[in-house]
Amino acid sequence: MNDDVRTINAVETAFDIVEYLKESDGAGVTELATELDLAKSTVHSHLATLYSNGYVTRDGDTFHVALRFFNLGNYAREQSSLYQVGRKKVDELAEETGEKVYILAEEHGRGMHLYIATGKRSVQTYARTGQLSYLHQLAAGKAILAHLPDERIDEIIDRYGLPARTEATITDPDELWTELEEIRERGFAQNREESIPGLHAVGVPITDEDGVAVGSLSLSAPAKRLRGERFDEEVPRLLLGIANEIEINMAYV
Amino acid sequence: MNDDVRTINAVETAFDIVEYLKESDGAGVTELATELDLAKSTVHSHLATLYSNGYVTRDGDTFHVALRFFNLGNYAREQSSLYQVGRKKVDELAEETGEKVYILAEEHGRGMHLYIATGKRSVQTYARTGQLSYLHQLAAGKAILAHLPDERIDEIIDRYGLPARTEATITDPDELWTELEEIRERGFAQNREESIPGLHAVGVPITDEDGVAVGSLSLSAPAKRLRGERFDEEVPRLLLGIANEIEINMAYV
DNA sequence: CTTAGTTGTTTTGGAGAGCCGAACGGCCGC
DNA sequence: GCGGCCGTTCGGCTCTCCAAAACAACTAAG
Repeated sequence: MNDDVRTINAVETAFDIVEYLKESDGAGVTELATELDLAKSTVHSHLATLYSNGYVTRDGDTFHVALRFFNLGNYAREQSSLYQVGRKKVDELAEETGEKVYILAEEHGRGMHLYIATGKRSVQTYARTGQLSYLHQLAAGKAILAHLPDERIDEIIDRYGLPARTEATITDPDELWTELEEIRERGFAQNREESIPGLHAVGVPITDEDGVAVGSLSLSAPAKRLRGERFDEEVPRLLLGIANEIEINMAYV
Repeated sequence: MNDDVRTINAVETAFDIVEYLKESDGAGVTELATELDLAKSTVHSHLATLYSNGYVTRDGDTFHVALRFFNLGNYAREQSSLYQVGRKKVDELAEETGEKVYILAEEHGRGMHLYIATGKRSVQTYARTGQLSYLHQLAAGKAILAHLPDERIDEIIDRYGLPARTEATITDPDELWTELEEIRERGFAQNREESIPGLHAVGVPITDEDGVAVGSLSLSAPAKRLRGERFDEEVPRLLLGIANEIEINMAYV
């Protein structure tokens, strides 16, 4: 599929509207028209279409993303073998370590938090199920990036750039490449306050039969609890073992 | 918003494609074109649009619903105050009774399983989070129907009909109306194997300040365990109490 | 190696539809 | 009652989405 095939404008507009409704927690016709630079009547027909098909709801003059999307979204998650297989393992791991453990799936060059298990000691982070993140900002994301073909890595950097989230976030492509090299060599990725101040994390890739990453497994904890040998050896070894189990199980789904 | 306003064809086609991909667990261009009665080139451009925006993925020649929808869908769920407030209560109730307890939300005349908590003794039903069901087939659904304005009930029956799921499903409008009258009087609904053979359920409405249902709370169990006084009084009283707590909490969100 | 039958992809042109702009009607608050 | 919001409606120009057919790539059969 070529990149410059003709796409359908009306469909993109419709999704732009839905995404804007999500970002703004609901909006009206006029706001949408000015923000998305469309005629009010255009927005109106789009909303009428989305409404009559059940994809948006309205509350007075503001429109919202409808639960109908949850129907589609939950289906997509349950279809994924990564979720089917990984969920149980992640629960066990969170129970065992007491920390926050999660699965990230790669899709279109970004990372989606497929499932999050919180252990007894885990801190309140703002990671949420269903969240879409940039890969370079996360241990789990870097673990994925390192196990993608080189040309895809370039593509992803080109497409999304390397936006910062904390002062420690890697924003330089060359720096990222050397980091990815290291990750390939030792087999796991680390995150040192690159996405949340005070938080460390370890991420390991989950790959298909060709060694290409389809997702990753990750554990995060306060920097003071995840350091030294536990950070560099213990937790990585634990995660690598589980990731391997997941890979094996996925092959037989 | 009038029913005969102009809707945008291309947008409806795009969603038809996505819904078909869901129903069929993935499909190719030709299959979509024949099933949806469209030209192959039309399907192709739609898929190209959806793909380049990240709403479908492809695996060889078959296209699938992408996780991107999970991002939107999970957002929609977490926005809902019914979910925010009800989740904890439902967990507690499932723990306490050992049975399966769930929250149903009403949207566009159908019921969406917002959250399901399974107790220790609960049976494996095929109810899943995110599932879209007909209201008349469920205790939770009938509880909602009974607490909607009469004209909306007529609308819903007109729009979706009363499809059967078991031999006990109510398929006659008059019968449904008398049942709804009873539910209004006693305040709760019962399901006697109307959706799954061998399964009983109790459902109570969750209403807004005007007494109109926005969702419902429900408990299901094997018919042999949910009968007699427990079915007719104990469980209904328990659910009504919790539903009331949820309503009060929702008013302050 | 050829052939027949799959796929998905690309290309055309024209009809039809989406988009815009402007006018409308309802609602609230100054 | 009047201005300034809101969403809704309508007519029409223009752009674009749709359809049909030819194309390319791949598989299976002989």
